[in-house]
Parts: sequence; C-alpha cells; structure tokens
Amino acid sequence: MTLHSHRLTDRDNPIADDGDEVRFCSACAFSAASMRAGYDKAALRDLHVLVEHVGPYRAGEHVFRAHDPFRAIFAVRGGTVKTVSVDADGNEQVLGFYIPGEVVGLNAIYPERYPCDAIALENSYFCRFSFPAISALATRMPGLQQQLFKLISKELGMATRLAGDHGAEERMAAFLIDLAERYATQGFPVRRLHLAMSRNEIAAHLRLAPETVSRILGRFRETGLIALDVREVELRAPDQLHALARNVLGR
Amino acid sequence: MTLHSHRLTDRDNPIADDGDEVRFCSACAFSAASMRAGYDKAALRDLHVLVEHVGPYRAGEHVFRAHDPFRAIFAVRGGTVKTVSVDADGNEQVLGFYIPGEVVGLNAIYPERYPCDAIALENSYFCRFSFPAISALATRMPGLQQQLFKLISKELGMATRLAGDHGAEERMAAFLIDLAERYATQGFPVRRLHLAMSRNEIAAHLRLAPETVSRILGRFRETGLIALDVREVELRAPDQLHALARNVLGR
DNA sequence: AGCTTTCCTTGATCCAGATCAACCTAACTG
DNA sequence: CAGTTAGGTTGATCTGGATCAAGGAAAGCT
Repeated sequence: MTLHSHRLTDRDNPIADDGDEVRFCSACAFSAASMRAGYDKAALRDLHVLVEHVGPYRAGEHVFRAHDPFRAIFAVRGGTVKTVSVDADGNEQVLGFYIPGEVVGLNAIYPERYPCDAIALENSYFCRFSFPAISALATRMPGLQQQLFKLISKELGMATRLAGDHGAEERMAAFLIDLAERYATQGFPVRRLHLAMSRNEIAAHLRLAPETVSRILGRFRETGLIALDVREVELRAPDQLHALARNVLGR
Repeated sequence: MTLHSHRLTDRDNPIADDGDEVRFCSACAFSAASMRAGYDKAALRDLHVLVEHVGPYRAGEHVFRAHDPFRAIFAVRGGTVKTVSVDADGNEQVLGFYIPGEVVGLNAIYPERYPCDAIALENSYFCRFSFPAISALATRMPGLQQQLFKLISKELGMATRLAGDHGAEERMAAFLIDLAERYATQGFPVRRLHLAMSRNEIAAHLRLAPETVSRILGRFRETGLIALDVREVELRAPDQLHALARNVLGR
C-alpha cells in the first residue's frame, strides 16, 4: 500500500489560519454569497460585526446540545463537526458531518431548540451567527436571505438522500463521493481525503453496523476502487464509485 | 369491524371550499403566519395578490415534475399530494405526503429545479406562490421570512426522522401518529384518519415492502392498537402507538 | 351484469446486513 | 515501556424484512 499521505494539518489548511480580518471568512458560506450578490463593503461589514469567532473546540467537545434553546448557527471555519441525535434507548444517529465552509444548526429553526448535539471531531473553529441578528440582516440583504434559504434547502436535500432506500455499498460510495466533492469545493485535493470520523460514526450515519463499513471499505480497496490506510482514502476509480453512488446522489 | 366511517368528503372538509376571498387561505401556512405576526390588511393583501389558485388536479396528475426549473411553491388547499423521486433503476421513493395547510416544493430552492415529482393522490387544489415574488415580499415582511425559514427547517426535521434507523413497526407507528397529528392541526378528528395513499405508496415512503406494511397494519389491528378498514384508520391506543413511535419522533 | 385491473392480504422462502466473537493495531497512560 | 483502551478488521451465525407466490376484495369499464 503506497498510501502514506501526510494528512492536511492546520498549517496546510487553506481555510483555518487566514488571519486577515476582512478576508477572514472568505471561505464562509455567507460572505461568499454577499460577494456574489455584489454587496458593498458596508454590507460585508454588517456581516462581520455580527459574526463571533468561537473555538477552538477539542475533539469530543460539544458546540451545542440537544434541547438547548436555538440562538445561533455556526459556520465551520476549521475542523470537523458531527451532529448526533441520541434516542431514548441510547442509539446514536449521526445526522451529518460538517467541514469548513459549511453551516451547522439550521435544523433548529423550526423546533426553536437544537434537535441534536453538535460535537467536534477534531480541533475546530467556528463563526457564530446569532440567528435573530442574521435573519434581521437578511431582511435588508436579499442575497443573504436567498443564501439562507439555499443552505437550509441544501441540507434538506442531504437528509432526503440519506433517507433513501439503497444498498450498503451504494450508500458507502455516495458517502465517499459526496465528502470528496465537498472538500473539493473548499479547495482540497479531489481524489484524496482524510476521514475525520471513526468507522463507528460512519456506520451511525449510514445506518450500518461498523463491521459492515469496514468490510465494504475493504472490498472497495480489494477491487481497486480506493486506496485505504485506515482514515486516509484515495479515490482510485472515482467514475466507478460515482456509478455505484448514482442512485443515491441522483446524478 | 365496526369501522364504517364515511370519510371526509370535499363537502365536510373544513378547508377546501371556503369561498371568501380574504379568508380563503386562512388555513394556509402563510396567512396564518402573517396574522400571528400582526400584519395589517395591506400586507395580507400583498400575499393575496401574489397567490394564484390552481387546480383541481385529479388523482395521478403532476403538480410539477422532477428537473423542471423551480419557479413556485405550492400550499395545499385541498386534497393530498405525494412527492416522489424515481431513480435510474426505476425505484420509486416517496419523499413525503402533503395535506391541506402544508407546502410543497421547498426542496427545490437549492438545486433550482424540482428534485422530485409532485403527484396528486386525489382531487387537489393549491395556492401557487411564485418563489421570487414571495421571497421578495419576505424581505419586507420579516414574519413571512421567518415562516419560510421555519417551513423549510420543519421539512428538514421530517426528512431527518425518515432517515433514521428504526424497525418497521416503529416507523409505521410514527407514520400514523404523525399523519394523525398533522390532520389534527388542520381541524380534523384526532383519532380518525383516512389514508389517501396506497400501501405501495406508504411502503415506498417508509422503505418497506408493501407486504410488510400490510402485515404490520394487520398486527396493529389484531393487537387492538388500531381499527382498520382498508384505508380508514382509527387510532384505538394512541398512547401505545406513541410509545412505539417514540424513538422515531424523538418525543 | 360480467370483465379487467389495481390494490390488498396472507403464506413460504430467502438474503443483506446485523450481531456475536475473536483478534489485531495504534495511541494514550502512568 | 509494559499495560490499557479504543478503534479497526475479519470470520461465523442469525434475523428482520424482502422477495416470491397465490388468492381475495374493490373499483372502473363495456
């Protein structure tokens, strides 16, 4: 196995340590939207005034907890978070994994409480946006409003795909492709990815047993679809993976 | 079997034939929000000018189709719709069922195309809202913006519950309880419900085989949880059903 | 009315993936 | 650095729900 990719560290990370105040959140979903919509510096400043940098959270620390009153959404600036819902019997369901540039907490708008825990998988940093404040601002910035709609709707699409009926291999392939593509949009290499989450967590996300996750990854490795060194993955045959994931991803 | 409930017809339906222009959409998610927020008649008029009544659609007719460009969302005024996504192999997944007062099409915001078909299950009527128009209006009506956020977020919650890992009985119980509660908020009897959808459609929603749906309903009947006459259901032991559904619904 | 079709139910068998079990590996601890 | 623990892999067995198969009701059509 030739795969000894040194994983991307905070040092390499194109997002985590951008110290410039104005460009600080350039990777963040909101400023990107604002820029696209052609807002002036003043509008951007409103956003920046509103934002609150939080972190670092260490691996295992809660960003928010289920049943906490909903006050803010969090844009991941660096690191990785999972959202988890634990039912009465203690079964853990991982609702999602969030990487830099993505936004956590949108599922709390309707219930007005967080319906899940958000837990850092590694050292993580966030931009915290008071939700009342950002939605008030959205009233004056149609582009921001639109962006918020899109973010929630996108999340809805993800949840829907996850709800689909599909074989374990299909779901696993879709998981890898989706994650790789999301990293790619954030400027990471397309065919390489580091899994910040354990097999257990992947399993709890895809409603599989951890053994099944392990076996399927093993099979993918043996059939040359991927190279694998525990948590380092290289997509060797993205097209075949895509073909497997086709029915899940809907393209 | 003592269950010969004459089902609610259009005539009985508290929503379908409310002819008064101003109160017309009183059941609809948007005017309700506007009222709550204390908007004046003028704001309500803006909403009413914007709305377009469409229908009837007969059972089996498309309200919109997958891949159509996204232009509008639809509030159900009367009848029932399902949203369905058909994958490359022809497998049908029912994403949701929508009853009067609910809104269809919100999952199209992000992709900017409808990601599914919407098909009437019976004679159905809608209020059609141009999405650009309603979001422009939302800019001037924070309460409406908030309502839109909530609607999408609520939908997200539904999709998430559907994505959960749960036994067939739990999911079936949750389906019945959820549907009954949704009807209840629209002024229908709490313990009675008419299933507008076939066993096949329930199965395609809950990722079960239709045979399993049939068997589980049969079991619920035999254990006295429900009374059942094909599509007429009476919840005989809502508490026990709730207990079964607990882990799915999260309460 | 009969005929057709679609939907629903019930029984028998099968299988994808869960569970149980054993062991391996790497990282953390004192 | 031995000892401990958490995470990962791999094999053997079990099972919930799918699939296959065969009839029964309703509902629409001629």
